[in-house]
Amino acid sequence: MHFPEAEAEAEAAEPDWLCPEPGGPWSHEGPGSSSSAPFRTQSGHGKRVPAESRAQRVIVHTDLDCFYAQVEMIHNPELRDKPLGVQQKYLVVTCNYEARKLGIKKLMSVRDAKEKCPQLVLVNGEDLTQYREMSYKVTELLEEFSPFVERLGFDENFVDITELVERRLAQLQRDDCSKVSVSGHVYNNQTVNLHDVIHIRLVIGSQIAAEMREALYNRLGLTGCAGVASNKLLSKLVSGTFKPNQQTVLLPESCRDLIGSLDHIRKVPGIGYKTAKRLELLGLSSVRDLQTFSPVILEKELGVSIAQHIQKLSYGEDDSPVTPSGPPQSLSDEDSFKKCSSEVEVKKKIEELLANLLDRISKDGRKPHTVRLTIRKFSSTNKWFNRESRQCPIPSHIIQKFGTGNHYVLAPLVGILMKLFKKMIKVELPFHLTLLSVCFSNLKAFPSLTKGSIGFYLAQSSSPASSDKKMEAVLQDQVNCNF
DNA sequence: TGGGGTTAT
DNA sequence: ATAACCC
Repeated sequence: MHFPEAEAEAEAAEPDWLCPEPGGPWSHEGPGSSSSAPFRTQSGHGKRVPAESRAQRVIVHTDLDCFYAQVEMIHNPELRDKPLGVQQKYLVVTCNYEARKLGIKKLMSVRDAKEKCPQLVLVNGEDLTQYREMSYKVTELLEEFSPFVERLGFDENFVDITELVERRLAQLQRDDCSKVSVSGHVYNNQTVNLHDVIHIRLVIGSQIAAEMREALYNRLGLTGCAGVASNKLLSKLVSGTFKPNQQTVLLPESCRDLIGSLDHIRKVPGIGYKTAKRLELLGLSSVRDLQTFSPVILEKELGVSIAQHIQKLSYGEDDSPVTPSGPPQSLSDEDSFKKCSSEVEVKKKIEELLANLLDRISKDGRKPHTVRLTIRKFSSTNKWFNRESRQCPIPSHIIQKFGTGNHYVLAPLVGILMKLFKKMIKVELPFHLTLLSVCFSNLKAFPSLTKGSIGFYLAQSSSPASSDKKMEAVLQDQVNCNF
């Protein structure tokens, strides 16, 4: 069977022939979703690009080496040559390569790690502030290469460099393609054909990836891997093939081998724990199993949308655009613990979480319009699934006080959160929590009052201090919250 | 099994 | 609000 990548996509009657643009399947920008992220609302409509340049995208996936450990080592160079683990509660969530040589794995318990390696140095990584800051520096650096940068967690990014590649290709002119050479590994050691335009594009992509890694090292002191391929799925898979601090490019002829090298469907990004289990019940375990399984039965079992999606993934097909992440959609702060079982304890924890969040949101510059409280109840079985949450709009009179100093908003928000808490927990009955989390979402830029801006007219229509209108808004918020 | 994030339903 | 996914 013929492997359906470039040609099949070129004929697809999908709206993918709009440039990678907000509004794709991963961005989910509802009309009322009101994200104020400049990236997402910037340009109104996708511009049409010629079918040829759209058919073959060039995507880079970057993946920093043991990110938290690297950040810690930058902060304290003494740790460089020692085995280092980053600890959250009783887990070693990541570790440097010195530690890996000695058998330490990610997400190993502190007990096992110490047992395996008594000299292991541990630093506490429960406060993510420094990691988050470095993470955004990385994303911003990559945005200098292309505006299409999508974050995946704190340490990975996808970059769509199709247009950059096209520009360099045009500069190169048709005469001398023989001067270009690949940077880093070629997956499968496949031979590059310099007369193949698709190869040339990916080779230029590999050079850009090398420049990205150079810049990350020179300017931020960070090392990491990169993968270059024609879509996000493949770039991510190929970036992991040579592991610390190396890069790999995938040429289309080796696509089957790459996807076939996965030893289980669970290794396909996008097939998670749950669907892997359901697929196993259908007798599917290898990627090949999924490729050849009846689409009709799969659709009945998982629903049309998931079935079609994961079956495409099994062929290495992924037409999802690189959606610029922009600023975060939500800010949250959480803490887990052995036991929290009284209302006063809960209130204290909430105050702590909130104080941190308020600091963060004031630096962010935007204002949250909704707040959520999440809890995890103790349960011996099913430890990581039993989370519940309640959310409500933040009353507008509180939103307005957001720039003005945290203590004006802290007390009323604690009040709101305690009410949300009481919706989930009968405080007169015994309870046992193991996690609390507070999340701000629905983040909106506060209107700037430059004449002619949206914010100016927004302010014009709402500021004639009609306190009636404000009261209406407040009352509506409270109705929404079921106070 | 942490402390975050995202999108789909 | 939950459920799935990602790190």
